Amino acid sequence: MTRRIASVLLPMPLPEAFDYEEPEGMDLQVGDQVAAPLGPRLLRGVVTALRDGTGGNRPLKVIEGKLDDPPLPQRAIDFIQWAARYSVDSPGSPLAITLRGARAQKARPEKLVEATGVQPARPTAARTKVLETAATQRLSPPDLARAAGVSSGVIKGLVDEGVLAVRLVEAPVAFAPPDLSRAGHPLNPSQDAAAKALISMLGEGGFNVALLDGVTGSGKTEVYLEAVAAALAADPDAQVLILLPEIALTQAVIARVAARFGAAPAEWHSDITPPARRRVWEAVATSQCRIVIGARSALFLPFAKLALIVVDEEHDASYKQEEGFIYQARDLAVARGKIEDAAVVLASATPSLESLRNAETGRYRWLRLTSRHGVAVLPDITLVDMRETPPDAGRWLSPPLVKAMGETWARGEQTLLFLNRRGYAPLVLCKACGERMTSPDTDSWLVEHRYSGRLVCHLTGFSMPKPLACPHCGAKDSLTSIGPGVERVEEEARGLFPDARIAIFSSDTVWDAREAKRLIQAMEEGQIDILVATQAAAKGHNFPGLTLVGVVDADLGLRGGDLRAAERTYQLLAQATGRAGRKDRPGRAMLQTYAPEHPVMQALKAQDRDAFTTAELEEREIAGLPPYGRLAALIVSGPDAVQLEAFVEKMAQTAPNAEGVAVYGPADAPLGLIRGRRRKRFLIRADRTVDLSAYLAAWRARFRPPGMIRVAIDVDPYSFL
DNA sequence: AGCACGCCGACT
DNA sequence: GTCGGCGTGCTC
Repeated sequence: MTRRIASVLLPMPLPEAFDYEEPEGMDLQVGDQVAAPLGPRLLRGVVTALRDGTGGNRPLKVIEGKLDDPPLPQRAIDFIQWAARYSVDSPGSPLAITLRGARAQKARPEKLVEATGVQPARPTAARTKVLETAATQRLSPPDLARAAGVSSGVIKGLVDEGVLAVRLVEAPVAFAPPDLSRAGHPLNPSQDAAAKALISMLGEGGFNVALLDGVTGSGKTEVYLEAVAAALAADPDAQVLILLPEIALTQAVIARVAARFGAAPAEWHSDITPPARRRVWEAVATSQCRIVIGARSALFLPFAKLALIVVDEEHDASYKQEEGFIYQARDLAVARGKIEDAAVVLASATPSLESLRNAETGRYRWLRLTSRHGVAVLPDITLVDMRETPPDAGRWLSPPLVKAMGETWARGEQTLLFLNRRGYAPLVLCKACGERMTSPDTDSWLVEHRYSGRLVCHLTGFSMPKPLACPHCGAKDSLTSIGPGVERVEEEARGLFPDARIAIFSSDTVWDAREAKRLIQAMEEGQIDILVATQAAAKGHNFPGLTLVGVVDADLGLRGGDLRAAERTYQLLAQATGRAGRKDRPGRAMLQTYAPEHPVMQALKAQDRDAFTTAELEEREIAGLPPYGRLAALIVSGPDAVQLEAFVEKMAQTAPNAEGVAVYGPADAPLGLIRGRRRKRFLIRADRTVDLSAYLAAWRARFRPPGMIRVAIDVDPYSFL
């Protein structure tokens, strides 16, 4: 009698799938979820391969049981393995992300009341009302009592008499199907052409990528929703995934999808409840859900038949997952599209240079939306040279910007002051001894927050009350706030315009979706004159009365000098200035800068994205940087500086020599100390043709980090911290 | 990731 | 003399 060996992938950072013996008669299939013993524990795992044979030299453990959960589709397994190899991580890490939904607690069965047909012995008015209500709807006992306007005692009496019965009913898994007969939003000619191109791409079938490249306000969402409609109409089982960079945007897009298709889509992000998570997971795996809107982790859902992936705001840095399993969701979306044989649409007003390059070379179809929707025109952009017209000492708003704010307010229009810096001041120092307040175990500055009266480390979350005396030299009242944050700019604006209605929008003041919605609504309805905001408000919203955007420190992102500094600054500022004048009134944007000659500022002023892109791509090409070359970072950390230094030197010596690969470092990581751990960094640059993941895997195989030393591999790093 | 095994400080 | 601290290493 032949026995079979099952390879079971476990949701843990193990190097590979483990082999188990299949019990007799279990009849496993690839993708099945099983309970497998590992050491003393029993774990959920997924069968990735089956073959005939027995353990051989050492006997295999036997699979404990097959779980009564939907199996993972082969393509989901392929994707997990591809992603792990690409990110140079264990396949168990992406599997853990995939299985989060399967492991979540199911919704408890609901108690519903139904009539049994037995007539009540004494039909009182209350009892008749209950029976009438129960005949039309199936409700829980308390809901039925409420709906019929009777006390719970009436229901109980009828149940005891056998007139009503309470049944336990499983909550439904299926999502309401989209209504594909509905007409879409009317499109302008530019939108219509792009929508037709997407629909034709979908018509060809198979893997294709399009870059939907449209200025802010050009109506990209309506265009890709037509592609969603076409994909769903083409095949009754087809599923669509819409990825969004953050939860704040999901509610708005969910509402638009619900309006377009007459049914709410499934929602997926880190904040949904376990039963909702479980329901989406199961519905996606069993073809009971056709549209999913989610954050980056939705990419790991077990779609039964994925036909289209939309990545909205594809340039957004929050698509990069920086902790645990490190990945770039935009890139993985393209990979998943390839594995699923599905279409991919990347949408942005300010596409990433990677995507623009792929569009230029023809790997992606390039669909440009040039005109703004309706009558809105792009804002007039001016650069305020802070060297020529500086603010007063201790102030951050220059005279030209203040003047413009006054004019805007006088006209009853709105101003958005944009500063991508939370809190009151980014640095607190002692004017007696020069001591800078830093976070314990981390050498980053503590940021002063006046709302909470605390000093906060934005890296670790550490916070403390602002001390009255310098902790270093003991001088009293010597701690000075250096530089501006949104709170300080708000304070300055209040001083300048005491009668204006001023509000602040940052992740510290607006920390849940409801508060964000309230503030956005107040802004939309014109109840705010001046809104001071971090990047939380830079994207996605439409404020009809907003005609002036002031960028307090346009140079902010350019400092620190990492690879994508110019690109990110351009994207952020283009999004921020794009907020102005979206309705019928012309808007203007003013950028305060000490470097008006910088190519980023010049391109913004001229509203010439192509000029910026061309210049930036040229520089990247000369340096062999992405998108022309590939980058990876190795972050090595440990508590002991001497031991770390020695190990990092050893690592440098074991780096394999390979054609087209250069290893730089080890260098101190820019934040050399985080949570008491010293950090060193290698940067690896490779030609496009090099299999960088394979190179990194080969290198990693050559060393073993001793003791508390950890090595993190970041392929295609975004943060250079 | 757990969980057990294994060597050095404050307790009955 | 032990109980337990968490550093280290294994799990098919």
